[in-house]
Amino acid sequence: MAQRNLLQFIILGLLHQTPLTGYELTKAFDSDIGEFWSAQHSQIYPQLQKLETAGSLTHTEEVTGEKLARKRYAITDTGLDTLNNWLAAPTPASTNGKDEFALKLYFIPDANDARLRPMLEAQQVEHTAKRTHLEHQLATKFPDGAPTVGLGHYLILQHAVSREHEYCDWLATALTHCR
Amino acid sequence: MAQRNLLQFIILGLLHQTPLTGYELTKAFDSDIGEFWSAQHSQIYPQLQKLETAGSLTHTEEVTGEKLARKRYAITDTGLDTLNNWLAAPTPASTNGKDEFALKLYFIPDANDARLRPMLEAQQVEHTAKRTHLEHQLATKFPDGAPTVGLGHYLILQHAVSREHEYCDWLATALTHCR
DNA sequence: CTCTTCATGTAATGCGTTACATGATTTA
DNA sequence: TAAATCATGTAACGCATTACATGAAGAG
Repeated sequence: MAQRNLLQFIILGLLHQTPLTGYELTKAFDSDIGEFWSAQHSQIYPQLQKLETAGSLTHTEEVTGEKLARKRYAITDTGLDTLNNWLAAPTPASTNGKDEFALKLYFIPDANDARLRPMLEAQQVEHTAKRTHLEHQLATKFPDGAPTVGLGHYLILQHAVSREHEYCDWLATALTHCR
Repeated sequence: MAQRNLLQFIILGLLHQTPLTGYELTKAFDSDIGEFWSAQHSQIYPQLQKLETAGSLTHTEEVTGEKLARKRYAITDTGLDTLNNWLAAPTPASTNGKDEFALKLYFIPDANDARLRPMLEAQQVEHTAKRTHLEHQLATKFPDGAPTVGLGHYLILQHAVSREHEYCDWLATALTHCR
């Protein structure tokens, strides 16, 4: 299978909600969807140009103050087709799940190795912090539980929470196996 | 932070257990650690050469039959140092967690969208199958529960199982929110 | 007036996948 | 004798990160 270039679909998906500038798109990867994808501006700006060349986007110039111009991109009908085709296509099982810490554990074969416990405890601190942070986000963004519009946002956050929950539980189990 | 090249450490870790050929290393990524990392032979063979040039590995030639020669690689003291330094270093929080399906859900904002249910059900089939497969692996490879030697192998499998468990639960929750 | 944020690009480099390429050995 | 597996490499290409580069606008 060829490389997928999923970034283009994410950009189209975000622009389908509302037109955005490259700068705003970049920020989007630091908030909501940052839990399940990341991208830098150096990747986003060229991709925007490619999508516009392909006819999936158009942009309008906005001037702030005296000189500063920014480009606000909007999705076209062609772009919407591309987006919908991706959404309708079967999702291949992710080949990913790369986890550096899990690997490290694998390479310390002896349960009595003195390095194990401090490693696990350090991870526990990090993942517990991340988990509480995500739980707080979920509670403040969705105080009334699952919404009808914006369900995906809710589900993605809930998924992130329970992913961290699982990781913490796993670390706790692992700790019971080493001295 | 520079690129990490984790593959080198995985190779060193595997060779620390026992000397292996490039072919055998490649297969290792399809079994145990395949749950948390993947690599093709086109990446492994060059990396073996680099590691040998760096003095982390040595190889001996073995001849099978008449002509077929294979290279069996073993870790050196230098290589062992590299491995231990990696194991001792703090593990940076994974920036990953790329999940195409979670993204798709995010981009279907309406909980009543007719596409939601079949998408979720398709994923449920896949992840349930994967989960039962992993549970079976865990049960057959470790019928007596957690071992003292080879704990990492046990933990990595258990982690994979509970990861799939979480994913299935999440999908089930998501299904309760759409008609 | 300085620092932070807004705003947009390009260049260099590395990681990872797919495809290309070859040949030996074993098994059915 | 044909197919599957063993066995080792290189080449092309795309994705992603880091660094380089520039400048305007707002806040303190």
